[in-house]
Amino acid sequence: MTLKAQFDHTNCGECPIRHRAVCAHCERDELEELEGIKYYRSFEAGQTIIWSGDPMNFVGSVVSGIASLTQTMEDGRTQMVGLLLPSDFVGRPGREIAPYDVVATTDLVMCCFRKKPFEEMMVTTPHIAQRLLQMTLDELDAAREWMLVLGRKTAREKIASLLSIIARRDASIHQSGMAGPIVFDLPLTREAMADYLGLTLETVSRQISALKKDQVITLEGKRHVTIPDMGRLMEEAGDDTDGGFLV
Amino acid sequence: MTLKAQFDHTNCGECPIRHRAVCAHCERDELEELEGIKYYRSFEAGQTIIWSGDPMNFVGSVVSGIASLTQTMEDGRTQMVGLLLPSDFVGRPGREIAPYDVVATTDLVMCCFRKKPFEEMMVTTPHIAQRLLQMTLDELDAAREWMLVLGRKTAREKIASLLSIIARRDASIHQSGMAGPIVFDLPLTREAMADYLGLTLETVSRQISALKKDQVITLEGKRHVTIPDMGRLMEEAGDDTDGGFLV
DNA sequence: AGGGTACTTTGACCGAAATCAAATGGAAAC
DNA sequence: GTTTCCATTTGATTTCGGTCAAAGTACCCT
Repeated sequence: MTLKAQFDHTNCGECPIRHRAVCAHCERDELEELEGIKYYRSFEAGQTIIWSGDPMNFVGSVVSGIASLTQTMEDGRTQMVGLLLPSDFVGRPGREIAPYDVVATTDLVMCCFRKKPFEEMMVTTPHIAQRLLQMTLDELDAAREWMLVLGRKTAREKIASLLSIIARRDASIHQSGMAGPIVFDLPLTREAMADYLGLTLETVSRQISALKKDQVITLEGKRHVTIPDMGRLMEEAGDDTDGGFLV
Repeated sequence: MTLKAQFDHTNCGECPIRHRAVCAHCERDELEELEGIKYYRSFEAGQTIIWSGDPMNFVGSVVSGIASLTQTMEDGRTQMVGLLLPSDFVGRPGREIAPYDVVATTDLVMCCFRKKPFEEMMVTTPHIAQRLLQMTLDELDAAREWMLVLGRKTAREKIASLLSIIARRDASIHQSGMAGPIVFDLPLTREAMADYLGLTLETVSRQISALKKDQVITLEGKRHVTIPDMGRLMEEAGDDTDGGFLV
């Protein structure tokens, strides 16, 4: 996941690269240059943006909506390996071929740069590489945190971990602290949750029902979730209650 | 894992950062500067180099031996989240606290830089950041590949995947192609393999016995492995035979 | 050589999650 | 309004890997 790589977009537009270029160290020309080569693309829910093995000729970041990175085995088993939220970066400079599918989980808008000029920019503008390094290190931490979830947690803990990540992301946007109940809409189907957690969709459904029965969460409809006690949820996830979990 | 981030060390010493600084783009002063602040540390097998939560005041790379990155839950469940081989980088600029344990799996020598001067170098020497970005992106790919292993593969496939990674690393060092049998010593105990694969050590042992019985591998002693047919092993791992697997 | 220790193998049994199957619910389409 | 389609829930059964327990093996150390 990439959730730590988030920015305040309120005053600098929607692109994390540009944001940092404006606000931190860079001169105006660099901004202009990036401005000149950026463009927007929209995708519908379910649409595959990039197929594994295809050439990748752009990089970019999510403006709105959710995308997922997915790996698929020949026999159809699939594992989601990343969840891309607004401001998260997609693509990698110096790599021609996409190593996994990128799929729009919801309707999606991306801000893109053609790869070639972006790579040239990276050489001439050190801060872009440094910024990208920070973001990539955050993603690496998140991926490793998720390896613990996949490798060692029970189905119930996995569900609680996922809910806690989504809740936290929402909490950081909507509320200041994490006291009081947290309310959000699940942006994923049961199947997508299963693909993320390395479970079947039936197990996901059963564990959500169990958490509901045990009053760890409340559901209105299938997607609208209330977390009355975030600390309780994190206990269920097997995490330290004190916020050690990297989102 | 970090196996893709490997270098040819034959003519430039043992440190990947320095290697690139010398051979690719940089001036002599930069090399001198890095030379001046580097130092070596040795560790015995089993020794914990860095504890999760501790302050990290250095970065470095593995010179010889194997280290592992490990996460542990309060109840003792542990998951290895990375395997560090010679030339792999440890630590992250811009991060004070270690997010996981770093443990010497075998006797180990590391080449270290104090973090502060290294970070200063990163600002003044763009190529270091760019090099580090490439390495980190490779590690991220490897971590995501491993998420598929942890989330969706069977115990047998997991073992085959691990053997195939180790075999391939060794093959790349000892032989040019991957035709003919591959021979190597397992650098991990059954328990360490289990921690890497999200299994118990008993299951690891049983699956190794099964692969032996089915003649996918041959064992002499507990650790010395022969792979008569690498393609067969990769089929068992559930990977494309054509080398799609990121090491 | 003997004895200790740590690593590994093997067996018996159990349980959590997968699989197979059917029912329910909810929203869009007719 | 009701039909259709999908997402979801729930149930019955199976299976893979975990757990508990007991040997077996190799290496080290006097």
